[in-house]
Amino acid sequence: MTAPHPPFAVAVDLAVFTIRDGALAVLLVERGEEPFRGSWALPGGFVEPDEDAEQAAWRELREETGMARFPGHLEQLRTYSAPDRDPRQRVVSIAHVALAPDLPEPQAGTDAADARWWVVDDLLEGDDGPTLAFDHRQILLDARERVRAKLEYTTLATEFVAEPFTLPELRRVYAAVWGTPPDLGNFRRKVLGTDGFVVPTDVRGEATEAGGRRALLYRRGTATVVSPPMARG
Amino acid sequence: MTAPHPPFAVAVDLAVFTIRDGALAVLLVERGEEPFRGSWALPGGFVEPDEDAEQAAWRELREETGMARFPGHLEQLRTYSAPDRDPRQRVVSIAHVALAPDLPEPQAGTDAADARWWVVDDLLEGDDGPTLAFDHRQILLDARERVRAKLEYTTLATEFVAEPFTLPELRRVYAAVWGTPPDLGNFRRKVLGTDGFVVPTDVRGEATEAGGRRALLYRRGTATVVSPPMARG
DNA sequence: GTAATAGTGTCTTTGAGACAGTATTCG
DNA sequence: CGAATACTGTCTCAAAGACACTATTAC
Repeated sequence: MTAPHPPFAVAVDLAVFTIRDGALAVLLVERGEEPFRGSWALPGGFVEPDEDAEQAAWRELREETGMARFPGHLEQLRTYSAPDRDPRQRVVSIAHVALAPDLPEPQAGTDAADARWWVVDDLLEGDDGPTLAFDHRQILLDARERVRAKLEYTTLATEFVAEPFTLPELRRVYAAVWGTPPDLGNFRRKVLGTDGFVVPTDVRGEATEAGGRRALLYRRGTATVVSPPMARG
Repeated sequence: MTAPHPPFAVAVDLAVFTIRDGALAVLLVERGEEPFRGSWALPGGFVEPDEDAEQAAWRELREETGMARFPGHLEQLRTYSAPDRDPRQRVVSIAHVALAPDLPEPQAGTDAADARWWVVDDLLEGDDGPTLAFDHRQILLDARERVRAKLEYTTLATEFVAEPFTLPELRRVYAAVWGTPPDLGNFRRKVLGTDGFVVPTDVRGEATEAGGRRALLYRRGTATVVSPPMARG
């Protein structure tokens, strides 16, 4: 505690998830500067002197998504601190996870050459996706696992849909995140049987082009935990 | 990313838990320096230039417990970054949780006036305990909740006992952490029914002074998750 | 009508909750 | 032997898994 301590830079990085076309997608920016110029990376930036990490993350989130009021959920993931994770200097990054309903196409920020949504499985499973900058592949892996796990025992899935929403929409969130849809009947039993998970309206949704029964619309309830958890396929 | 970024100090803090006399206990040090001289605090220190946070935490752990080979478990908890959490300068702390079987009385380190184990509930529930330095009360609250939660769905309880151990010993871990013992029969059914939670030896433990049947000894298994989770009372 | 989607009901199985009963070891 | 502790068995109930069935809408 007494020794001189070397200067560190402290950054936040963000894994911002949404559901697009039935798949879990994440926001990446193409770096316009060295190092890793031209590579894709998680959005992020340095923490300012008068803000904490969460404030910095919210600020970056608004800047990167171009939304004055980001409509979703944000939480800290973990901190990455390998000495060589940034070739310029010592940077520790406090990574965060954010969830949002389908957002408009992002605008490239000041430091970014481009910004777009990527299907997470394309980045992490196949060899199709680009190599991510820094240790962002690892952060993304950890972030995806956090989201998968939290869908089991929290009501966080509702943060992926805009209100009001239907139960089939909500079920498609689980299908996208887990890779396989939960059983229809059991899913409804669990969601409707968990007090405060969703609250029904008396309105039905729009008809789809293919026809079929119109689903009832719901809003988010006040519950945050699901106990016992919903089982992952 | 381009702007100059102010210097931060990066520290690690540790909530080191053990079970002593049937209660969850945590290691605190009495600060020998300003700020908070004379207050009790979680052990910790600054991250060195060539190590990551986990290495720094292991190093501090060995220094603070005086053990060359710390026998327990260590994991990152979360990072605390309020701008005013340290009155001297901007310090972000990457907090960690460590679990260990009953350890010898600690030695006060170089920066500490004293070091000892405290019963966690005395610190957090009553008004008896001392006020902790910095935001360490909040860190301790978060750390306890992490441990409580992880006993439900992992085999982490075995890190609180030295091998070989008996099932009644292991059950007392749950009793201490949760405040109430799980039902005897159901606890055994769950532990023995979870493949790889514990592996039996063919040896029985010592007799207690009061007499009674001698319990079979077990070792840790390779399993890490308990599914479905063990329910908290 | 058919196709498509939303929603309900029910049988089976798993496993937790509660708690009574048996076994072993001490004095 | 009685007290204390370790261990086993069993009945009940809650809830997940699987899957068949009914309802509503577009064409």
